[in-house]
Amino acid sequence: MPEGHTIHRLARRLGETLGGRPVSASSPQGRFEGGAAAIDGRTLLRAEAWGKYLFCDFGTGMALHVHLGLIGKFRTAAHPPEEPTGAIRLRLVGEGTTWDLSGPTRCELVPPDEQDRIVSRLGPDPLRRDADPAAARDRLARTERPIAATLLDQSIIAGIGNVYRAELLFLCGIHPARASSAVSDDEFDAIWSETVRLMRIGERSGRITTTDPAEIGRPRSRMRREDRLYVYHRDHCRRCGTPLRTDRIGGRPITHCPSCQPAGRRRRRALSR
DNA sequence: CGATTATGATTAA
DNA sequence: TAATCCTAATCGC
Repeated sequence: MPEGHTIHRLARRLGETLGGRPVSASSPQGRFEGGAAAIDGRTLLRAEAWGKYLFCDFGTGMALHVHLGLIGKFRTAAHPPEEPTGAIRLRLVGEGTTWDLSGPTRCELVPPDEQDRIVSRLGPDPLRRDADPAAARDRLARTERPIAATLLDQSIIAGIGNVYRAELLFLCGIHPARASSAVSDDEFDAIWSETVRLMRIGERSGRITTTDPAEIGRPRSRMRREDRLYVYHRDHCRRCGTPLRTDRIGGRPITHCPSCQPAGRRRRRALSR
């Protein structure tokens, strides 16, 4: 689940369900007992996402920092709470909602300067209102690394993950191995605006949907799972039927359509007389 | 029931 | 690039 939209949605829902009233915190699994004790009985003042990083302010001077990594989950559980079945690192119990955190790659209390340090290493976050893509555009222009690798680099753009990068490059018709410097400004602007549009849809719905409802023939809310994506985990192109190809770029697999995303610069439109 | 897989990122080599 | 961490659902036998 966890690309940037998941973390922003989580921050919003934590605030909605826990904010304003004291929260009970515990670590049923036992690996965050000290941290949970420091939060226990405090009130959540603010939950905020920066890319895939979550920070919760309980007014203790130390922020709760959570990073879900690949397999982490932070989800609501039965309320009133029941004995956990699995490994729950942190349980937060509010008046009407219980949240269970499992499998995070980070769950820790950090001082303000450490939070600043983490945030300062991130590029603009397409889900933040104040995000300025100019710095990301400039950095792309100065590197020969494949565009598929730079899109996963959180210090360039914060929040894109392996599903969105594959879908974005498909939608923009860009081959994943193209040098970042060979992505035109217009193409970058298209990538950025599509990222904002799609991640907002993901934040609201809680799942990644990149396909066009008109193309699928039913509203986004009623699409079947297999109709929600263009290329990720698929083997034939939804648009042209060409067999998709999967390569390893930036250390992770990415799938593209050789026909809709030709290598090299985008083909010029054929000249007509 | 063991193996595999997963929308991530850091550290070591 | 590879190894490592974290957990649970799913798949094959």
